[in-house]
Amino acid sequence: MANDLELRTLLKSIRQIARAVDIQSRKLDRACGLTLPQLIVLRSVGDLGEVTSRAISIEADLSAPTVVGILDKLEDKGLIERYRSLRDRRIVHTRLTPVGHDLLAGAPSPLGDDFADAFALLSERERRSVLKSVDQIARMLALLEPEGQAG
Amino acid sequence: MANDLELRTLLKSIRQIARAVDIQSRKLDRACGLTLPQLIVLRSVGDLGEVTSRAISIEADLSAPTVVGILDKLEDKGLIERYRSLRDRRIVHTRLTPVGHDLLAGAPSPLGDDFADAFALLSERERRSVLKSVDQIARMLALLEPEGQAG
DNA sequence: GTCGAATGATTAGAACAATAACGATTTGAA
DNA sequence: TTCAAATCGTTATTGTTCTAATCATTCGAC
Repeated sequence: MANDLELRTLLKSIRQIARAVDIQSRKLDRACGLTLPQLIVLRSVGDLGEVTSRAISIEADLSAPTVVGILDKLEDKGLIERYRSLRDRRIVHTRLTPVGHDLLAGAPSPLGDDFADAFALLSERERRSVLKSVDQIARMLALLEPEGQAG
Repeated sequence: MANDLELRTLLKSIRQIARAVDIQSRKLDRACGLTLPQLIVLRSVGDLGEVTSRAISIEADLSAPTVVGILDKLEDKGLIERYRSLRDRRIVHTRLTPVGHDLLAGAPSPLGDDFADAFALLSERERRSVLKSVDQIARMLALLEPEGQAG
Protein backbone atom coordinates (compact mmCIF):
# COMPACT_ATOMS: atom_id res chain seq x y z
CA MET A 1 0.00 0.00 0.00
CA ALA A 2 1.35 3.41 -0.97
CA ASN A 3 -0.05 4.85 2.22
CA ASP A 4 2.40 2.89 4.34
CA LEU A 5 5.37 4.29 2.47
CA GLU A 6 3.97 7.80 2.81
CA LEU A 7 3.57 7.35 6.54
CA ARG A 8 7.17 6.17 6.85
CA THR A 9 8.37 9.17 4.86
CA LEU A 10 6.30 11.49 6.99
CA LEU A 11 7.58 9.95 10.21
CA LYS A 12 11.15 10.29 9.03
CA SER A 13 10.66 13.95 8.19
CA ILE A 14 9.03 14.59 11.54
CA ARG A 15 11.93 12.94 13.32
CA GLN A 16 14.44 14.96 11.32
CA ILE A 17 12.62 18.12 12.35
CA ALA A 18 12.51 17.09 16.00
CA ARG A 19 16.22 16.33 15.99
CA ALA A 20 17.14 19.54 14.19
CA VAL A 21 15.09 21.54 16.70
CA ASP A 22 16.83 19.78 19.56
CA ILE A 23 20.27 20.50 18.11
CA GLN A 24 19.26 24.11 17.50
CA SER A 25 18.13 24.30 21.13
CA ARG A 26 21.61 23.33 22.36
CA LYS A 27 23.17 25.84 19.97
CA LEU A 28 20.87 28.48 21.39
CA ASP A 29 21.95 27.51 24.89
CA ARG A 30 25.62 28.02 24.04
CA ALA A 31 24.81 31.33 22.33
CA CYS A 32 22.56 33.02 24.90
CA GLY A 33 22.45 30.72 27.92
CA LEU A 34 18.88 29.57 27.34
CA THR A 35 17.62 26.41 25.68
CA LEU A 36 14.64 26.57 23.36
CA PRO A 37 12.07 25.39 25.93
CA GLN A 38 13.48 27.86 28.45
CA LEU A 39 13.21 30.66 25.91
CA ILE A 40 9.66 29.66 25.02
CA VAL A 41 8.58 29.61 28.66
CA LEU A 42 10.31 32.90 29.31
CA ARG A 43 8.53 34.41 26.34
CA SER A 44 5.23 33.02 27.58
CA VAL A 45 5.81 34.76 30.89
CA GLY A 46 6.65 37.96 29.06
CA ASP A 47 3.57 37.73 26.86
CA LEU A 48 1.11 36.77 29.56
CA GLY A 49 2.32 38.98 32.41
CA GLU A 50 1.83 37.71 35.95
CA VAL A 51 0.79 34.24 35.12
CA THR A 52 0.03 30.88 36.71
CA SER A 53 1.96 27.71 35.92
CA ARG A 54 -1.11 26.21 34.40
CA ALA A 55 -1.50 29.08 31.94
CA ILE A 56 2.14 28.72 30.91
CA SER A 57 1.62 25.00 30.48
CA ILE A 58 -1.19 25.61 28.00
CA GLU A 59 0.51 28.49 26.19
CA ALA A 60 3.83 26.66 25.78
CA ASP A 61 2.38 23.22 25.04
CA LEU A 62 4.24 21.56 27.88
CA SER A 63 3.07 19.41 30.77
CA ALA A 64 2.81 21.01 34.19
CA PRO A 65 5.82 19.18 35.67
CA THR A 66 7.96 20.19 32.72
CA VAL A 67 6.99 23.81 33.20
CA VAL A 68 7.89 23.65 36.88
CA GLY A 69 11.30 22.23 36.08
CA ILE A 70 11.99 24.95 33.55
CA LEU A 71 10.74 27.67 35.89
CA ASP A 72 13.12 26.35 38.54
CA LYS A 73 16.03 26.87 36.16
CA LEU A 74 14.84 30.30 35.05
CA GLU A 75 14.51 31.30 38.70
CA ASP A 76 18.01 30.03 39.43
CA LYS A 77 19.26 32.21 36.60
CA GLY A 78 17.43 35.20 38.08
CA LEU A 79 15.22 35.72 35.04
CA ILE A 80 11.85 35.23 36.74
CA GLU A 81 10.27 35.57 40.17
CA ARG A 82 7.60 33.36 41.72
CA TYR A 83 5.31 34.22 44.59
CA ARG A 84 2.20 32.68 46.05
CA SER A 85 -1.11 34.40 45.56
CA LEU A 86 -2.54 35.92 48.75
CA ARG A 87 -6.09 35.24 47.65
CA ASP A 88 -5.57 31.58 46.82
CA ARG A 89 -2.44 30.15 48.34
CA ARG A 90 -2.42 27.18 45.97
CA ILE A 91 -1.62 29.46 43.07
CA VAL A 92 1.92 30.54 42.25
CA HIS A 93 2.36 33.59 40.04
CA THR A 94 5.36 34.08 37.83
CA ARG A 95 6.72 37.33 36.40
CA LEU A 96 9.85 38.52 34.64
CA THR A 97 12.66 40.20 36.52
CA PRO A 98 14.31 43.22 34.86
CA VAL A 99 17.17 40.93 33.86
CA GLY A 100 14.74 38.48 32.32
CA HIS A 101 13.00 41.29 30.48
CA ASP A 102 16.26 42.51 29.00
CA LEU A 103 17.40 39.06 27.99
CA LEU A 104 14.07 38.41 26.30
CA ALA A 105 14.29 41.67 24.40
CA GLY A 106 17.63 40.73 22.93
CA ALA A 107 16.99 37.02 22.41
CA PRO A 108 17.77 35.56 19.00
CA SER A 109 15.32 33.87 16.65
CA PRO A 110 14.31 30.56 18.29
CA LEU A 111 14.92 28.41 15.21
CA GLY A 112 18.04 30.30 14.23
CA ASP A 113 18.65 33.24 11.92
CA ASP A 114 19.62 30.95 9.07
CA PHE A 115 16.27 29.23 9.19
CA ALA A 116 14.42 32.51 9.54
CA ASP A 117 16.23 33.81 6.47
CA ALA A 118 15.51 30.67 4.48
CA PHE A 119 11.86 30.83 5.46
CA ALA A 120 11.64 34.48 4.46
CA LEU A 121 12.94 33.58 1.01
CA LEU A 122 9.96 31.34 0.33
CA SER A 123 7.09 32.78 -1.65
CA GLU A 124 4.00 33.77 0.28
CA ARG A 125 2.19 30.87 -1.33
CA GLU A 126 4.83 28.40 -0.17
CA ARG A 127 4.84 29.82 3.34
CA ARG A 128 1.08 29.51 3.54
CA SER A 129 1.24 25.94 2.29
CA VAL A 130 3.89 25.04 4.85
CA LEU A 131 1.99 26.64 7.73
CA LYS A 132 -1.23 24.96 6.70
CA SER A 133 0.30 21.50 6.32
CA VAL A 134 2.23 21.61 9.57
CA ASP A 135 -0.82 22.83 11.43
CA GLN A 136 -2.84 20.06 9.81
CA ILE A 137 -0.43 17.41 11.06
CA ALA A 138 -0.42 18.96 14.52
CA ARG A 139 -4.21 18.87 14.67
CA MET A 140 -4.43 15.31 13.42
CA LEU A 141 -1.93 14.15 16.02
CA ALA A 142 -3.60 16.17 18.77
CA LEU A 143 -6.77 14.15 18.28
CA LEU A 144 -5.07 11.26 20.04
CA GLU A 145 -4.78 13.21 23.26
CA PRO A 146 -7.28 12.63 26.04
CA GLU A 147 -8.25 16.27 26.46
CA GLY A 148 -9.94 17.39 23.29
CA GLN A 149 -10.06 21.12 23.81
CA ALA A 150 -10.44 21.76 20.10
CA GLY A 151 -13.92 22.63 18.95
CA MET B 1 6.68 42.11 10.39
CA ALA B 2 4.28 39.36 9.37
CA ASN B 3 7.18 36.97 9.07
CA ASP B 4 7.78 36.99 12.81
CA LEU B 5 4.22 35.97 13.53
CA GLU B 6 4.46 33.20 10.96
CA LEU B 7 7.63 31.90 12.54
CA ARG B 8 5.96 31.83 15.95
CA THR B 9 2.99 29.98 14.53
CA LEU B 10 5.28 27.51 12.82
CA LEU B 11 7.32 26.95 15.97
CA LYS B 12 4.18 26.32 17.96
CA SER B 13 2.92 23.76 15.45
CA ILE B 14 6.28 22.04 15.42
CA ARG B 15 6.27 21.85 19.21
CA GLN B 16 2.73 20.48 19.22
CA ILE B 17 3.82 17.78 16.80
CA ALA B 18 6.89 16.93 18.85
CA ARG B 19 4.82 16.67 21.99
CA ALA B 20 2.13 14.56 20.34
CA VAL B 21 4.76 12.19 18.97
CA ASP B 22 6.29 11.90 22.42
CA ILE B 23 2.92 11.11 23.99
CA GLN B 24 2.19 8.60 21.24
CA SER B 25 5.57 7.01 21.94
CA ARG B 26 4.60 6.36 25.56
CA LYS B 27 1.25 4.97 24.46
CA LEU B 28 3.08 2.66 22.10
CA ASP B 29 5.30 1.54 24.96
CA ARG B 30 2.30 0.59 27.07
CA ALA B 31 0.70 -1.19 24.13
CA CYS B 32 3.59 -3.27 22.78
CA GLY B 33 6.50 -2.73 25.17
CA LEU B 34 8.52 -0.58 22.78
CA THR B 35 8.82 3.19 22.61
CA LEU B 36 8.81 4.88 19.22
CA PRO B 37 12.61 5.28 18.96
CA GLN B 38 13.05 1.67 20.02
CA LEU B 39 10.61 0.57 17.33
CA ILE B 40 12.34 2.72 14.73
CA VAL B 41 15.75 1.29 15.58
CA LEU B 42 14.37 -2.24 15.59
CA ARG B 43 12.84 -1.63 12.19
CA SER B 44 16.13 -0.24 10.94
CA VAL B 45 17.85 -3.42 12.03
CA GLY B 46 15.15 -5.45 10.30
CA ASP B 47 15.44 -3.43 7.11
CA LEU B 48 19.22 -3.31 6.92
CA GLY B 49 20.08 -6.82 8.08
CA GLU B 50 23.37 -7.35 9.92
CA VAL B 51 24.24 -3.77 10.43
CA THR B 52 26.72 -1.50 12.19
CA SER B 53 25.71 1.06 14.82
CA ARG B 54 26.83 3.83 12.53
CA ALA B 55 24.52 2.69 9.73
CA ILE B 56 21.60 2.57 12.16
CA SER B 57 22.52 6.03 13.34
CA ILE B 58 22.21 7.41 9.82
CA GLU B 59 19.10 5.44 8.90
CA ALA B 60 17.21 6.32 12.08
CA ASP B 61 18.40 9.93 12.32
CA LEU B 62 19.82 9.50 15.80
CA SER B 63 23.26 10.18 17.23
CA ALA B 64 25.60 7.25 17.81
CA PRO B 65 25.32 7.31 21.63
CA THR B 66 21.54 7.37 21.40
CA VAL B 67 21.57 4.32 19.17
CA VAL B 68 23.83 2.48 21.60
CA GLY B 69 21.48 3.22 24.49
CA ILE B 70 18.49 1.97 22.57
CA LEU B 71 20.34 -1.13 21.39
CA ASP B 72 21.21 -1.88 25.03
CA LYS B 73 17.52 -1.90 25.86
CA LEU B 74 16.57 -3.96 22.84
CA GLU B 75 19.25 -6.48 23.75
CA ASP B 76 17.97 -6.64 27.33
CA LYS B 77 14.53 -7.43 25.94
CA GLY B 78 16.03 -10.18 23.81
CA LEU B 79 14.98 -8.61 20.51
CA ILE B 80 18.44 -8.19 18.99
CA GLU B 81 21.92 -9.72 19.20
CA ARG B 82 25.25 -7.93 18.95
CA TYR B 83 28.60 -9.42 18.10
CA ARG B 84 31.98 -7.98 17.16
CA SER B 85 33.23 -8.35 13.64
CA LEU B 86 36.14 -10.78 13.27
CA ARG B 87 37.65 -8.76 10.46
CA ASP B 88 37.60 -5.41 12.27
CA ARG B 89 37.18 -5.77 15.98
CA ARG B 90 36.07 -2.15 16.39
CA ILE B 91 32.87 -2.90 14.54
CA VAL B 92 29.80 -4.33 16.28
CA HIS B 93 27.15 -5.94 14.15
CA THR B 94 23.51 -6.09 15.17
CA ARG B 95 20.80 -8.46 13.98
CA LEU B 96 17.28 -9.41 14.96
CA THR B 97 16.55 -12.43 17.09
CA PRO B 98 13.54 -14.57 16.12
CA VAL B 99 11.60 -12.88 18.91
CA GLY B 100 12.53 -9.47 17.57
CA HIS B 101 11.51 -10.53 14.09
CA ASP B 102 8.11 -11.65 15.28
CA LEU B 103 7.52 -8.54 17.33
CA LEU B 104 8.44 -6.36 14.38
CA ALA B 105 6.04 -8.23 12.12
CA GLY B 106 3.15 -7.56 14.47
CA ALA B 107 4.07 -4.04 15.51
CA PRO B 108 1.38 -1.38 15.30
CA SER B 109 1.50 1.77 13.22
CA PRO B 110 4.19 4.04 14.76
CA LEU B 111 2.03 7.16 14.88
CA GLY B 112 -1.08 5.26 15.90
CA ASP B 113 -3.93 3.74 13.91
CA ASP B 114 -6.09 6.80 14.47
CA PHE B 115 -3.53 9.03 12.83
CA ALA B 116 -2.97 6.57 10.00
CA ASP B 117 -6.73 6.49 9.38
CA ALA B 118 -7.00 10.27 9.45
CA PHE B 119 -4.08 10.57 7.07
CA ALA B 120 -5.61 8.05 4.69
CA LEU B 121 -8.79 10.13 4.57
CA LEU B 122 -6.93 13.09 3.11
CA SER B 123 -7.05 13.56 -0.65
CA GLU B 124 -3.97 12.58 -2.58
CA ARG B 125 -3.36 16.24 -3.27
CA GLU B 126 -3.46 17.09 0.43
CA ARG B 127 -1.17 14.20 1.32
CA ARG B 128 1.34 15.32 -1.29
CA SER B 129 1.19 18.87 -0.01
CA VAL B 130 1.75 17.74 3.57
CA LEU B 131 4.66 15.49 2.66
CA LYS B 132 6.27 18.20 0.59
CA SER B 133 5.92 20.90 3.23
CA VAL B 134 7.17 18.76 6.09
CA ASP B 135 10.12 17.60 4.02
CA GLN B 136 10.83 21.21 3.11
CA ILE B 137 10.97 22.24 6.76
CA ALA B 138 13.18 19.27 7.58
CA ARG B 139 15.63 20.24 4.82
CA MET B 140 15.69 23.88 5.81
CA LEU B 141 16.43 22.98 9.40
CA ALA B 142 19.03 20.39 8.41
CA LEU B 143 21.07 23.12 6.76
CA LEU B 144 22.05 24.28 10.22
CA GLU B 145 23.83 21.02 10.98
CA PRO B 146 27.60 20.81 10.64
CA GLU B 147 27.62 17.74 8.39
CA GLY B 148 25.96 18.68 5.15
CA GLN B 149 25.55 15.29 3.55
CA ALA B 150 22.78 16.50 1.30
CA GLY B 151 23.78 17.10 -2.29
C1' DG C 1 57.98 -2.66 13.87
C1' DT C 2 56.40 1.64 16.16
C1' DC C 3 53.94 5.71 16.97
C1' DG C 4 50.31 9.07 15.79
C1' DA C 5 45.91 9.81 13.37
C1' DA C 6 41.53 8.13 12.24
C1' DT C 7 37.53 5.30 13.10
C1' DG C 8 33.92 2.64 15.68
C1' DA C 9 31.61 1.94 19.83
C1' DT C 10 30.80 3.24 24.28
C1' DT C 11 30.38 5.89 28.84
C1' DA C 12 29.59 10.36 31.48
C1' DG C 13 26.88 14.24 32.18
C1' DA C 14 23.12 17.43 31.35
C1' DA C 15 18.56 18.82 29.72
C1' DC C 16 13.79 18.01 28.35
C1' DA C 17 9.54 15.56 28.84
C1' DA C 18 6.04 12.62 30.13
C1' DT C 19 3.00 9.83 33.75
C1' DA C 20 2.02 8.79 38.43
C1' DA C 21 1.92 10.04 43.05
C1' DC C 22 1.96 13.49 46.65
C1' DG C 23 1.07 17.65 49.60
C1' DA C 24 -1.27 21.96 50.35
C1' DT C 25 -5.24 24.64 49.78
C1' DT C 26 -9.84 25.84 48.55
C1' DT C 27 -14.64 24.76 47.81
C1' DG C 28 -18.99 22.71 48.68
C1' DA C 29 -22.16 19.75 51.00
C1' DA C 30 -24.01 17.68 55.05
C1' DT D 1 -18.00 22.80 61.46
C1' DT D 2 -16.18 18.98 59.33
C1' DC D 3 -15.06 16.11 55.75
C1' DA D 4 -14.86 14.79 50.74
C1' DA D 5 -13.78 16.42 46.19
C1' DA D 6 -11.40 19.37 43.23
C1' DT D 7 -7.49 22.21 42.01
C1' DC D 8 -2.69 23.83 41.87
C1' DG D 9 1.88 23.02 42.24
C1' DT D 10 5.47 19.97 43.06
C1' DT D 11 8.34 15.63 43.52
C1' DA D 12 9.65 10.85 41.89
C1' DT D 13 10.63 8.01 38.24
C1' DT D 14 11.55 6.69 33.62
C1' DG D 15 12.96 7.52 28.91
C1' DT D 16 15.03 10.11 24.98
C1' DT D 17 18.62 12.86 23.34
C1' DC D 18 22.51 15.52 22.72
C1' DT D 19 27.81 16.89 23.29
C1' DA D 20 32.18 15.73 25.16
C1' DA D 21 35.28 12.47 26.60
C1' DT D 22 37.10 7.69 26.64
C1' DC D 23 38.60 3.05 25.06
C1' DA D 24 39.89 -0.24 21.59
C1' DT D 25 41.31 -1.07 17.16
C1' DT D 26 43.04 -0.20 12.56
C1' DC D 27 45.64 2.41 9.17
C1' DG D 28 49.49 5.10 7.53
C1' DA D 29 54.00 7.23 7.81
C1' DC D 30 58.48 6.52 9.07
